[in-house]
Amino acid sequence: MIPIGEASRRSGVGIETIRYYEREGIVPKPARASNNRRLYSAGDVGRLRLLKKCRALGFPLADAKALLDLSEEGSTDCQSVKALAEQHIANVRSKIAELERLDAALHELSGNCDSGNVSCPMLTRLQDG
Amino acid sequence: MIPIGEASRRSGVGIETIRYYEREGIVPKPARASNNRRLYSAGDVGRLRLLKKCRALGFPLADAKALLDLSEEGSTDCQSVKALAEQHIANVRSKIAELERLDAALHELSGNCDSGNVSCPMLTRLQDG
DNA sequence: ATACCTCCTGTAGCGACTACAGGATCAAGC
DNA sequence: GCTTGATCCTGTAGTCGCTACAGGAGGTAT
Repeated sequence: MIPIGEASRRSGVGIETIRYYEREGIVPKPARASNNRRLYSAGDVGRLRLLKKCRALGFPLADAKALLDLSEEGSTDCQSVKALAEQHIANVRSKIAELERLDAALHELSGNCDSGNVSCPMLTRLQDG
Repeated sequence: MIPIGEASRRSGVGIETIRYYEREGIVPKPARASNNRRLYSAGDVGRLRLLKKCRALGFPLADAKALLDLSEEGSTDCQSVKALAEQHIANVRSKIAELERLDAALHELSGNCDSGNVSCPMLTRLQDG
C-alpha cells in the first residue's frame, strides 16, 4: 500500500486529479492509514492507469468511468465497450469535420491579408457578410 | 435604439450572452432608457454580429475582442489580423491532427471488438498496454 | 384586473481539472 | 530534541464561454 504521491507517479495521474476522481465517485475511496493519509493498492493504481488511457483517448470522464466499471466485471461486455467506442469515434469524426470547415473558412478569409493593405479584407468581409 | 431582445434577434447573439459580453467588457455598455432597460444602436448590433462570426470561426473570446477592437480603428491593421488568424489556424490544425490520432487509435483498439467475445480485447489491451 | 411578455440583477452550473490557502504530519540530519 | 523540507490533508476558487435559473419590476393587451 502506497501513498498518493507514489500512486500518482506510478499511474501518471496528478495528485489533485486523483482526489478529484475520488470526490466525484469515479474511483472507490482508498484505504486510510492511521494518520488519515490515503493508501493505494496495486488495483487502485491499475484503475487510475486505465482512466488515464481512456482520457488520453478523449473519452469523457463519465464514459471512462463506464469503461472502468465494465472492466471490473469479469464478463467484460464487449458489446457495451464497442458501443461506447463507436459513439466516441463518431463524435471525434464530427469534430474533425467541423474543424476542417473552420480551417477552410479561415484560410479563405485570411488569404487576401497582406501588409500594405489600406483596409483589411478579412475584417471587411466579416463585417459585411 | 432597440431593446436587448431585438438586438439579440438581429445579431443572433442570445440575450444572456449579450449581457455576459457586457459584464466581461467585450462590448461597451449600451445606453439605458429611463426605466433602466438597455438600448442598442445599429453600431452595437454590428459589433455583436462581428463577435458572433468570430466565435463561429472558433476564435477564443479574447481574440474575438481583439478583432473587434481592430475593426473599430479606421486603420484596420491587416498585419495584426493576419497574425491572429494564422495563430488560430495553427491551433485548429493541431487539434485536427490530435483528433485524427485519436480516431486511428480508437479504430484500431475497437476493431477486434465483436459480439461473442469472452473477454473484450479493447479493455484487455487498455489494461495491459 | 388579469395575464403574459420582456426586462432587470445576481448567482450557480457545465467538464475536467488546476491552483491555491492554511494547516498537519513525516523523515532525515544535526 | 529541533529544524528543515517534503508530503499529505481539507476546502475553496479559478479556468472558458456561455446557459439557466430565481425573484422581482415594468410594459402591453384584453
